[in-house]
Amino acid sequence: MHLKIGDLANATGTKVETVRYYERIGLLPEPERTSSNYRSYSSGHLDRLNFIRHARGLGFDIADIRSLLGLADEPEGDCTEVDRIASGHLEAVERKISRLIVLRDELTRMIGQCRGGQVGSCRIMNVLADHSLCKGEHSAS
Amino acid sequence: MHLKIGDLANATGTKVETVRYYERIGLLPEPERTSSNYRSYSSGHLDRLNFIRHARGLGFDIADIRSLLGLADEPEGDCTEVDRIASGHLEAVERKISRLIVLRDELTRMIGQCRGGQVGSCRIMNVLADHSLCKGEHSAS
DNA sequence: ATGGACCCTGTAGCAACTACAGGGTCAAGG
DNA sequence: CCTTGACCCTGTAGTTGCTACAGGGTCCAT
Repeated sequence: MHLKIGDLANATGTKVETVRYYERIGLLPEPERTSSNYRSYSSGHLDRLNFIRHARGLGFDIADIRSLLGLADEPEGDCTEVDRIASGHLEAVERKISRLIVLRDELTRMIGQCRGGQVGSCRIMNVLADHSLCKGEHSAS
Repeated sequence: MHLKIGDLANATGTKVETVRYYERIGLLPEPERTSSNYRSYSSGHLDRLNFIRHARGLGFDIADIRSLLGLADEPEGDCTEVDRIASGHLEAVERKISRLIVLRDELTRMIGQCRGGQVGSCRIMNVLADHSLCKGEHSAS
C-alpha cells in the first residue's frame, strides 16, 4: 500500500489540494516521503481520509471531525460523546432547514405577487424596499 | 437628514463595520463627509441600506443584490429580470432544503442506530468509517 | 482638561477549501 | 538521449460576507 497523493485523492473523491490542506491543518497525519519528496500514503491514511470525507459529506465541520477522529482512536471509550456531537449537528441541520423553509415561503409569496410590468410597481421590489409589506403587516391607512 | 454611520447602522440593524464594508465593495454609495471627515448619510442611503438588509435577510447574495439595486434605479424598466433573479434564488433555496433533508434523514437514522457502549462498536462511527453501511448498501458477502 | 463615546483607516481573521505560480520528478515514445 | 506530458512539491492568494482589532482623531459633557 503506497499511494501517491493523486491516488489517494482519486480513491476518496478528494482534490489533491484538499488532501494537502487537511494535512496542513493537522486533520490527516503527515505521511512518509519517498526519496524524491513525494508523499507516500498507507491504508491507514486512506481509512482516515474516507472517514473525513464521509463526515464532511454529512455536513460535520472540521472541529467536530477532529473530535470524532480523536474518539475513533480510542475504540474502548464510551460513545456518549460521539452521540452528543452527532445529535448537536443534527439539531443544527434542523435549525437550518427551518430557517430555509421560512425563507422559501417568503420568497414564494413575494414572487407569486409579481404581475410583471414596470420595476417601479413590482411587488418583489416593493417588498425588498419596505420589509413591512412582507408578512401581512400593513402600515396604518 | 444627516446621519452619522452609527445612526445609520442603528436604524437598519447593521454593524458599523458592515456599513463600511458595503461602501468598500461599492454596494452603498460613498456619502458626503463632514469637515472632520465623518460620513454623513442621507435618507437615500437609509433606503438603500434597508433594501440591502432585507434582501440579505432573504438570503440573496451580494451579486444578486447588486443587480437588483441596478434594476431599482430604473423604475420604468421591465421587471422580468427581477423575477428571474428572485426565482433563481428561490430554486437555490429549494435545492439547499432538499439536500439538508437528505442529510437530516441520514443523521437521524445513524443516530437512531446507536445503542451506546464502546466507540469501537458504535454505529455512528461505523457509518462514518464505511459509508457503504449508510443507505442499506451491503458489500458482497 | 479629561473621560467616554463616537468616528477614521487599514489590515487580518473566520470556514473550508480552491487556484495558481514557479519550480522538480518520472516514465514512455521518437 | 531528449522531449513531452502527467504527475509531484512549496507557498501564497483568492473566495463569501462579514467581524475584529490596532492605532489613531473628534466631540461633548463634566
